[in-house]
Amino acid sequence: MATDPSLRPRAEEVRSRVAELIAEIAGLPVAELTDRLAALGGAEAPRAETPRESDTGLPALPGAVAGQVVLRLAPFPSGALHIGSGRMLFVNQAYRERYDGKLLLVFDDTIGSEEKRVEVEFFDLILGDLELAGVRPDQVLFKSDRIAAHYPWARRVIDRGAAYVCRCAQEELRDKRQRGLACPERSQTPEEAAAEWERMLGGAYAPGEAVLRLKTDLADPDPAFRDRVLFRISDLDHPRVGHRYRVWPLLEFSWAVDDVELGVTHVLRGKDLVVEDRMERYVWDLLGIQGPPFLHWGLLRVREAKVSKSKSYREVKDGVYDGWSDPRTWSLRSLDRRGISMAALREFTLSFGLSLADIEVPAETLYAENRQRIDATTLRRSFVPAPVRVEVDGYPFDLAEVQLANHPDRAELGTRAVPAGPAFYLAQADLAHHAGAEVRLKDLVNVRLPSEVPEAGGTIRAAFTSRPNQRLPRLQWVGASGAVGVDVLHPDGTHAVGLGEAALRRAAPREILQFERFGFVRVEENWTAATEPVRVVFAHP
RNA sequence: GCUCCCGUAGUCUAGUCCGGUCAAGGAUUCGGGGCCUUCGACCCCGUAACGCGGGUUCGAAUCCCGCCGGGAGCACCA
Repeated sequence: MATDPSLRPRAEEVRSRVAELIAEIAGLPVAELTDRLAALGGAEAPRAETPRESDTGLPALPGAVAGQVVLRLAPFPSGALHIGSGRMLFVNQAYRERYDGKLLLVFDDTIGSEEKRVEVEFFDLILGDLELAGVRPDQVLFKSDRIAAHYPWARRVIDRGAAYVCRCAQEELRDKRQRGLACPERSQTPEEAAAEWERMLGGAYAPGEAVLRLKTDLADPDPAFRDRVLFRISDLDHPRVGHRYRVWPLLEFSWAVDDVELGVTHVLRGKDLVVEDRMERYVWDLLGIQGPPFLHWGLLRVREAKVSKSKSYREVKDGVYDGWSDPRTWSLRSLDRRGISMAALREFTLSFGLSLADIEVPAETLYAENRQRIDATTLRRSFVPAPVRVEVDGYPFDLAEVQLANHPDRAELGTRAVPAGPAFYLAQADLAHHAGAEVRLKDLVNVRLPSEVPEAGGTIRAAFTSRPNQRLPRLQWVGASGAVGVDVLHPDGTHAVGLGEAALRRAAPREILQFERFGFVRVEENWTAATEPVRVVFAHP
């Protein structure tokens, strides 16, 4: 009916006829269907298997030509990239790959403010984050190197009669803007404005005394858009360029300039920056420039991660957090520390597409993605939190040591020798839960537990019952011989201590392991083999 | 308050531009079952959604209007 209008008036008839046919077809055997389909010249219907590859979810970039796309990342250097701000990395990187484009890293280090200061240590920190995420920019630029290039643009706007030097006090400016009133300076001729601008550049004004403002419609429904400030004066010491400049562009104008000067073809950024689109476009329209299109995405929050950049900043500075890789920051590097791969994080992030909706996702979705990637290659080890020593009466002599598989499904990962009974450590919680019952020590033997269970650190006696595997509750154990202390750092910053099997002494720093019935962990990078406790970070169940 | 944006299962998302192939696909979670000596993996099965109300149309998740709900922004910060 979509293609043949003559059928439309007979829609009911068509509908019932289609229903009949469907009923008929549904009753036919598959072989018959295949034959008939072939007779009609139809292709064999392949089972639609949606590829798991991510980028397919992203829309095409408007007007993008492979090999000619230029994108840019513009982080403000005020802290490590976290799970939310990492989105810009992966989205830009995905498009760059898709179009074989260029990616510029442009540090947005204009002078900032007293509250929002540029700090030099963050340049390297962010560079490190990019490296970790597998994003290698084609070029690294600093806004602070490009300030002088912005001045001619100011003149172009001024010469169009579209900007003026305003000397209102900040409060006054804000108040007038709110009420849609003009400042006296707004009527400056281009010549007067240019002269004032030169005075401003020449140092005639102190910080706060004068700004360059764009002329927009003072009746604009969005008060924030009315005569926005383009340049202001600041005496703050910049960590890279010191006091070389006093007149600094504000973000929107600086991008109106640089998106054009750097040849950026598509601007991909978070939707917190949508008003900036409007400003950039306004400037471009004014100068008759066709600027790049903008694409945005909404806020991404991970439910478990209460990411406050300023809080992280404070806690890291004050030493409350263990640096920027503290799991509580949910920074990229903290996820890496936990054993969550950047590939998983990328997949996770890109799965949200470019939706403008603000979303909150449970971390479990990320964990599932990561688990899929690491499960097959991760060695299994035994760990017991809050252990109680269990002496087993009647334990078989020949089972002082057993060979256990490193992975239940993958023999190629080998086995390891594990010291076993007659003395073990078991988790206090497990024992309490099964007090008085017969249980199976996983992969080993069956024992009967006493009905009284002490606190962690205590000792009890249990009785050997039999060897064959039975349908009994399975408990994780660590042989007392060779047991090694283990310290697990959890994502909330707390530590769990317990004992692990002897093989953990030979663990490699950064190795990812699965503590059976406990979860995936990663050995700390700075843990030295053979020191105790073995220090690991919890990834996820 | 003003400006902009967004409403598809518990969660996230595809589909919306350009109405029919959508009795709505995928992921994750949850429930049931199977299997392996993990609470992990894998396999099978299942629950579950177009915010509400009108309109246009033979036909609406898709177009129009209204409402309701949610979010973000509103700096001489970025």
